[in-house]
Amino acid sequence: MEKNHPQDNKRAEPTKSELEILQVLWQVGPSTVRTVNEKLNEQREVNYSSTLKLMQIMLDKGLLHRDANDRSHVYRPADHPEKVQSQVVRGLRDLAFGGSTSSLVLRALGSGSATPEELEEIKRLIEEMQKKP
Amino acid sequence: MEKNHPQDNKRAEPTKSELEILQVLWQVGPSTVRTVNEKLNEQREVNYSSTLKLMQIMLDKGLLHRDANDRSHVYRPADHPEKVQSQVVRGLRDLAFGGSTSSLVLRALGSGSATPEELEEIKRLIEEMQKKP
DNA sequence: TTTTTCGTACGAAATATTTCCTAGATATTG
DNA sequence: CAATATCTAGGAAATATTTCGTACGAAAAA
Repeated sequence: MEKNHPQDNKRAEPTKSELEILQVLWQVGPSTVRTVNEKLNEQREVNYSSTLKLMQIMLDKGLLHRDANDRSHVYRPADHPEKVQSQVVRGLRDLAFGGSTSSLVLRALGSGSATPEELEEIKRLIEEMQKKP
Repeated sequence: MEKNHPQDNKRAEPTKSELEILQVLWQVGPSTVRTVNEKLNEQREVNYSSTLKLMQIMLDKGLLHRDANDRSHVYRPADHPEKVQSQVVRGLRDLAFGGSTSSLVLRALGSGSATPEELEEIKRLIEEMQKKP
């Protein structure tokens, strides 16, 4: 079997922990391990070296890039949220919804928690898509 | 830490392989291990005893129920797709979309592959939800 | 300068998940 | 009946993922 190389364009899906870290970086922008770890610790207890290790692995997989700062390293996501989120949502669609986008969406909306504004926004997008097919 | 007991009401999220099996059972209805395994093998190669083991584990976790047939066992999902799908979609929402249902939905729709009919159906649901909040 | 602090690297343990081998029971076929 | 096929059960190997301990270097503080 072929191993993925760091610069491979087709990247494997991020694991759960990796997605956690990506979310932090998307939200707060390029950060050091320390910053990311502190954010994670607002949610649950994680050891600094666990976060470090994970981010090194992600660097190796090509999920993150990094720049040398003064003493430490600054990491940033290799891809935009759009790309990764599309990837994982497709994964879930195929895995749990028989490939049907609409049943996934219906289920997501059915799970409540979408505000009126969000519903309006989604409706607008749908109408957009219906205009130009 | 507490271990989950078979009859626990709060079940852990199914793993990827477990979701594959649930999908088969939802689609074709209660089935034997053999039937499920044959379905899986339409997609990828899986050994019979791997499928058996997995379904036994799922039984133990309470994800499946089973009835003794003639010689073999007939397995069925413990929960309806609605429940499990809602659970996993919430999981992904929190894990990769910062808890935002709308960005998940927008991303799902943006990934194309929703037919005009599906779009119409989704729009109808949204209008339903908007009528009675 | 000595000590403390903060950072990286990396091995390896701990855990979770997936896969398959083998034994034994029971039915089915020749 | 003997050989073959079909099941279940369970152990255990293989893999994937997550977590952490420890070494070591460089900057900052005492």
